[in-house]
Amino acid sequence: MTNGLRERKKAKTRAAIREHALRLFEEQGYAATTVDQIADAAEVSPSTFFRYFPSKEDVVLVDDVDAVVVGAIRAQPAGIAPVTVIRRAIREAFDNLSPEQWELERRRQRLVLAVPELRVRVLHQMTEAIDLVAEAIAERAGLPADDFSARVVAGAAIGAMLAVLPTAYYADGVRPGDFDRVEQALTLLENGLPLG
Amino acid sequence: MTNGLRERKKAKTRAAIREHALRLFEEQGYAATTVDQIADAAEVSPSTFFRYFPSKEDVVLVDDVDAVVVGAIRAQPAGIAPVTVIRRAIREAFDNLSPEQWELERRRQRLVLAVPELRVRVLHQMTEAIDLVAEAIAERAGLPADDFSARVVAGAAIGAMLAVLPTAYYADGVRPGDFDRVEQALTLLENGLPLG
DNA sequence: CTTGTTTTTGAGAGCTACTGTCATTTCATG
DNA sequence: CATGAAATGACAGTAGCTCTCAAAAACAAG
Repeated sequence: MTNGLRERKKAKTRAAIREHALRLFEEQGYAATTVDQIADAAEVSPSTFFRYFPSKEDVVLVDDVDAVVVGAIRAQPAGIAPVTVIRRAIREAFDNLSPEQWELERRRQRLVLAVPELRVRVLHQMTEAIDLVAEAIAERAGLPADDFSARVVAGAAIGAMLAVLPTAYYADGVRPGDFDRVEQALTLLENGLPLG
Repeated sequence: MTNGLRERKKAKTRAAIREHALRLFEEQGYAATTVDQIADAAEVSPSTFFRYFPSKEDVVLVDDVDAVVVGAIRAQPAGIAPVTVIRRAIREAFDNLSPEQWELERRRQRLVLAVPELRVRVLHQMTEAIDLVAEAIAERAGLPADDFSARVVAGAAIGAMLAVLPTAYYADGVRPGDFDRVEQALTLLENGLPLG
């Protein structure tokens, strides 16, 4: 059976490790927290930690939004400019997050932006996102999955978001997860880049 | 004095470490090569290795092009669309590389694209590049250094390049360092993204 | 050249992320 | 309850990286 005691226990252990890890990272900082400490707090052995997460970094890098965004892209009506598709899809994806998911997202984002090692990994996720988004865009337009211009559009959109992300988070009143500036950036792209 | 025996010897040691490291990486693979092996080959102690390069990764990640590109951006004549400025600046920067620099670049690129850890670090360099390019663009246009639209333009341009880079390198006859596709991508951005 | 100062180096100890093995425990099923 | 499968923990080992301290090399000045 898929839902025996085993599965539930595994999910619980996984959640416990992640929760204690996040807490310790927030309390002591990322680098200052060792895997042994996390394992202790979660009451598992260090070996078990690595059985659940391939690396210390991966505890923070979950990423369940990408798939949602891609789904939303595919669900957009036909006949809309690709950048608009991306903007709407992102908006929808984030509007559909539950409050708990929001909270988790905020904690993750804060850590990820603060810790260089994590930032670097997130960037990698972004390039994977480029691939996914490019394919979705191309498919919508009836083009081959590796279409050149689709890649350019996806890359430009994600690059633009990436460029304004830090300002979105660091800005005074803006709470993480407030994607106004991201939308502004994409709107700018939609309307054509400024000329000079 | 800036040019005593000391300086020259340091430069030589640095070059030796880098050269042996690249060679070993190419021969045995990146992960399979230990810092101790590199140190042995370069005839220095492991401690000395880390005195010259903060990490094993940094031996490959030199990056002297960014500054050149930014300089070229600043040197572009006035009254040109920002994306065009970026495209021309990149073209000029790479046209001015010496054959030896080209050779080194090609070896680096090959490694960097093949090894995930290195890829990830290169992406980080790209975000730093976004900052630099955004500032240069803003300054050219007489805008504040942290201007929002300048960031969007820089992000979109670099994102677009990033998206087509792998295809540029993996494509059949294309030798690394042949930046035709990068130029194509930027041209696409210049002319406005496809709409339907 | 000699002496004194600064810089560079090497040796070694130590921490931590991560991997692999193997015996033990925990759950599922007939 | 017995048997098979999965999860766990204890342990040992590798490698990247940091730190300290003393020896060696390069420089400046008399």
